[in-house]
Amino acid sequence: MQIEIDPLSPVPLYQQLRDRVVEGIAGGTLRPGDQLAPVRQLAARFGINVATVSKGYDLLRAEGLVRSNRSAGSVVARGPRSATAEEAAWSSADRDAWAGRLATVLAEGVAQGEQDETIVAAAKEILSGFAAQRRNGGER
Amino acid sequence: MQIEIDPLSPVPLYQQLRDRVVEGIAGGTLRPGDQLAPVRQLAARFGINVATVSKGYDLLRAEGLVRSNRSAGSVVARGPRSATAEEAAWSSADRDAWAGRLATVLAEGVAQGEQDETIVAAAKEILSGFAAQRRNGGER
Amino acid sequence: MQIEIDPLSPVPLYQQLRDRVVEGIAGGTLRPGDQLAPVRQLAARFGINVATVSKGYDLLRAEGLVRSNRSAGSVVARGPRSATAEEAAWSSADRDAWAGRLATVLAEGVAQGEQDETIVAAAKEILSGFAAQRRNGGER
Amino acid sequence: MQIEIDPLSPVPLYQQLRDRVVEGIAGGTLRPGDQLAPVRQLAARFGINVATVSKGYDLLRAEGLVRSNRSAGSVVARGPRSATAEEAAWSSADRDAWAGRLATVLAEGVAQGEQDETIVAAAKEILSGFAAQRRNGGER
DNA sequence: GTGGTCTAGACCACA
DNA sequence: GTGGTCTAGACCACC
Repeated sequence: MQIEIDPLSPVPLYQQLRDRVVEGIAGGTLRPGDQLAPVRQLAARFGINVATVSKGYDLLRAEGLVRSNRSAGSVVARGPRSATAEEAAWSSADRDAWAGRLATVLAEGVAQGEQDETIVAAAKEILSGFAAQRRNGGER
Repeated sequence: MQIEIDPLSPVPLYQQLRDRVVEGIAGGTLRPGDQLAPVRQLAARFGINVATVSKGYDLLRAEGLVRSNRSAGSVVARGPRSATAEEAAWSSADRDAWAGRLATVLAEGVAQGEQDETIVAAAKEILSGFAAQRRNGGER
Repeated sequence: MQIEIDPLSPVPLYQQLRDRVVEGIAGGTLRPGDQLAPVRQLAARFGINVATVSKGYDLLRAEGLVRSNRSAGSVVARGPRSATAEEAAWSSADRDAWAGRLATVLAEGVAQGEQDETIVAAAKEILSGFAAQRRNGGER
Repeated sequence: MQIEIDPLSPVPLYQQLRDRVVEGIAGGTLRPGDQLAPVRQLAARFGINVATVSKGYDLLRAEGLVRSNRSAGSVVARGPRSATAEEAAWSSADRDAWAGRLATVLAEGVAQGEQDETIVAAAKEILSGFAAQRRNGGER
């Protein structure tokens, strides 16, 4: 998968990395079982420090999206459909926090004068973009 | 309007302040032309520094949501429907950046296993919450 | 509070720090609202790196036991009795993981020939030790 | 006995193996005198390296739970009740270390808001689970 | 070769 | 002055 990070962004590098991986999982570029690039390799590619990449992976691990194995590298642990009833993917607190973040982003659109329908349409478009990617085997 | 900020949140105070004002505008608690509380008063109410409040207002000004006059203090410049006529609300770059933030939040939900329909429903619920507030005259 | 860490232990330093703080919270030495020592100060006291202390605080933050504030330091967020029904302190997955760790430790005692009653007694003693500390105002 | 190990767990494989054997002894699946599976066989079954299995057995030997004879392979040396008569089961240092680990786990429960009674109940339930297994001849 | 841990710095953001 | 971010290294544990 081809991901980019922006060293000039105010968003921390490890956070950007985490965001890109999350998007990759949502879009099916990264599927459960897929290997993530080794921390060193990723660090070299982006010209950033290993520890920074590692911290990004830490986040993903904490979210349950990735699992790491000292010898076999890191693999994607979860995907768009792997959440079942038995293994509650999200704690309710985490889901609430997510809903709060969503509300803040949506409020921004509303405040800027976007119509509700336009916003919903934008969200649907993004989601169907992810879905289309998944159907195409994760190709961009 | 009654807003709350959490000094222990990882989100910077000025950012929280900005977020709450944005939500106030989206929900109609704050309408175009309304005065924002003077920085000193707000700083006193929250027990935080004037500079922090000021920085939050700066953000809102940069986003075009608030306008400051020497004499009249800060007033809300834009509202849920004012974009259509008054002025070009967003630069396309700003809109794109917003869409990117939205995509990141949505991707998180997808990656955690939420169904697309569930996510759209959550978004609609949030938006209709704002709309209901506006109809009620911004009362919570 | 007086805590010690052992640089020769196989347990990572940041993990030891986290364990000691958890025990401090259980024993009431650290109560909700109490300030934790600044990372730099703790690092200097133990002769370890700031990043290491920081990682320990990261863990505690992830567990919801501590909250940090850039300017005002880190404070204890939760205590032996602050878990109420509304704010589900633990996700069920976290609780299950904890029960698993408990089972492993108990199995060890059983395998080494300790009687069940002896083990339960040991556990009760530890717990009442914590409770006694809390009653004594967290004094050791 | 049927044991499972998870290659993606943060817990080292040899440690998992050791934990499972300890639990097997506690639950009576493995009784004093029983043979442990040969390292090669176990390694093949799990698809892991012989050295890894060997390291797990080393731990058990160091804890006095397993004894290795040149000819007879590794046999379980101790069981839930063999401590009383046969030999001094634990050095007091080992027992203290174990109590420390137990205290850390219990502290975590307390800090997360579990009631002492709930914790004791959980421990009793785990212990009686082991006892029940032993009565059933170690069958799961 | 993989990730995990740790050091000794530095600079920045926040309040 | 607080924590957050990041670097450039090093060594270790695991497999």
